[in-house]
Amino acid sequence: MNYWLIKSEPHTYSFEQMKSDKKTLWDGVRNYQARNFMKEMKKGDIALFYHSGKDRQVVGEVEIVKEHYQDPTTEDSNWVVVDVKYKKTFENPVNLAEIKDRKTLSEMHLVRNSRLSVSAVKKKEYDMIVKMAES
DNA sequence: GCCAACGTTGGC
DNA sequence: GCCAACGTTGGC
Repeated sequence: MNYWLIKSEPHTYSFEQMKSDKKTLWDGVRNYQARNFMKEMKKGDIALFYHSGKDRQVVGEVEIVKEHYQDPTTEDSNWVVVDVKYKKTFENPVNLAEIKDRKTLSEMHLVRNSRLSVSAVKKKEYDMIVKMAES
């Protein structure tokens, strides 16, 4: 099983919205690196849900429930979506400053390339973030 | 609100 | 194929 991080501007699509929708298709990704990560996602994988903009924190988790398929919002076959399902809201969201403070997390795409909207997360990074969210 | 980082476009 | 110009994202 692999771990991922997906990013959303809360004014565009918030985690609260994700929770009330229960399930959604992750559309609108128009970046090849992000797209390639989406193509690697497998059913049952977990993704951290990050709020960019004013929030700047990891607020919870979603699960990949359907692997990539053509993005229905465009005719261009370059772009794909996956289906994600609401999984869990963190008791203590993990903010970007805390992430940057941790040496273990300093190699994360989130830290290295803040503009990448979908990225891979290593198991040790995922475990640490979950631990921070629970403490 | 500013600006750095990154991606894309288009002229040569 | 290079690179300048421009647009967008997102942290601060």
